[in-house]
Amino acid sequence: MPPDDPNPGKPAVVSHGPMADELGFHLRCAQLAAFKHFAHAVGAVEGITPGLYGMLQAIDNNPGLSQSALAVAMDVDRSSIVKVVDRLEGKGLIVRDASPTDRRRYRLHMTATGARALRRIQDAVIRQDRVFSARLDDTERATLIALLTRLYRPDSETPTARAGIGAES
Amino acid sequence: MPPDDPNPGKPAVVSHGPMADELGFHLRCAQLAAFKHFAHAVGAVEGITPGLYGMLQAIDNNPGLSQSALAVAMDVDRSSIVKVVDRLEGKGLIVRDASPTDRRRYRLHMTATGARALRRIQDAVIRQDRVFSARLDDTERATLIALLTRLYRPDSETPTARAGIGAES
DNA sequence: AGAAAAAGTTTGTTGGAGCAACAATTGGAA
DNA sequence: TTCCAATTGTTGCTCCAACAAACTTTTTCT
Repeated sequence: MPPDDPNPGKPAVVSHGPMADELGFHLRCAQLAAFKHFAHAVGAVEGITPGLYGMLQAIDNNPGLSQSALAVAMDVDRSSIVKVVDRLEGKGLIVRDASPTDRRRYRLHMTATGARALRRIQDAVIRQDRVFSARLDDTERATLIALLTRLYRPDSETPTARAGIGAES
Repeated sequence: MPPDDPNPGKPAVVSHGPMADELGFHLRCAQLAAFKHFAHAVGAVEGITPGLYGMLQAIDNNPGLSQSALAVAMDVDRSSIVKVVDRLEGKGLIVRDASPTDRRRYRLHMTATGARALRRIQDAVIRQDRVFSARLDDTERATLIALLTRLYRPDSETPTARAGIGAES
């Protein structure tokens, strides 16, 4: 116990003051908790991160995607994609398929084992997601998703479809 | 335009498939957007990150905090705190005050300029936070904060007070 | 044909976050 | 008291993610 603690009975913990009214603060805390939960429940088993999982989903739902398009979709630099694709390809989850019409381009595809792994991981993620949000009933959960979506997606056309990255190319 | 694109008219963008129903995904997207918004609106001006801002608030709201307590509160390693405190002290925002009763410990305090800077930054953050959540009315905003809070804080005693880090020391 | 742009890659840098080890100091147990 | 364990701050190291710049090859535009 700290000798300088003026109130030994109180929690002696950081009060976050005016940040309690800032949405960004709670967003940060919740996302941090979600990340930890993910890492513990899925990452420890499958050796994957939310980012990698998102990339796998992007490739699976958009076969033949180019690395640049994936970079735009994931909102990271092209050069950052290389290592990721290397890793996923090294694990045998995806393949770099040479485009027959554009010899610069690779078409990213899932392998059979990759598709199987993704299905397995996805089940784990969905299960983990439900555990993480267990304190919310279905209505609250849907409300939360809707509100979050309106935060980061200016146009809320289809509630459950594409995301807010435009790579019409 | 990619020669392999089967539908040149459509957005040709990543559909995120089943992730649309995962709360963690939307949490991640929203937090990423909030971080970027923060960096653009506040970080570019004050040269600060949400994490640094949180530390400043923690020190300001808990004067005399030790570095270890700050580390626990911020949920990072003690060694990571050193560089941060170095930076904040180098900027003249805080000071390492030697504890008179425990010669190992430093008591972190805001300087006058630090307190002034924090007030200025806080105003910018609050303004930025309102802009970021402009698509939500007050009720929706409060609902969102309440739902987020229940995600990462198991015990929801006071709705607007301390946060979920326990450092009873 | 020649310039401009795009796709993928390499290299280097930055920054954050963690772990292990350390000196100084404090607290408790024998 | 003496000695051992725990705590505090610190340094050094590693790892990893992300960006920027430069470069090669290829395609597209003029």
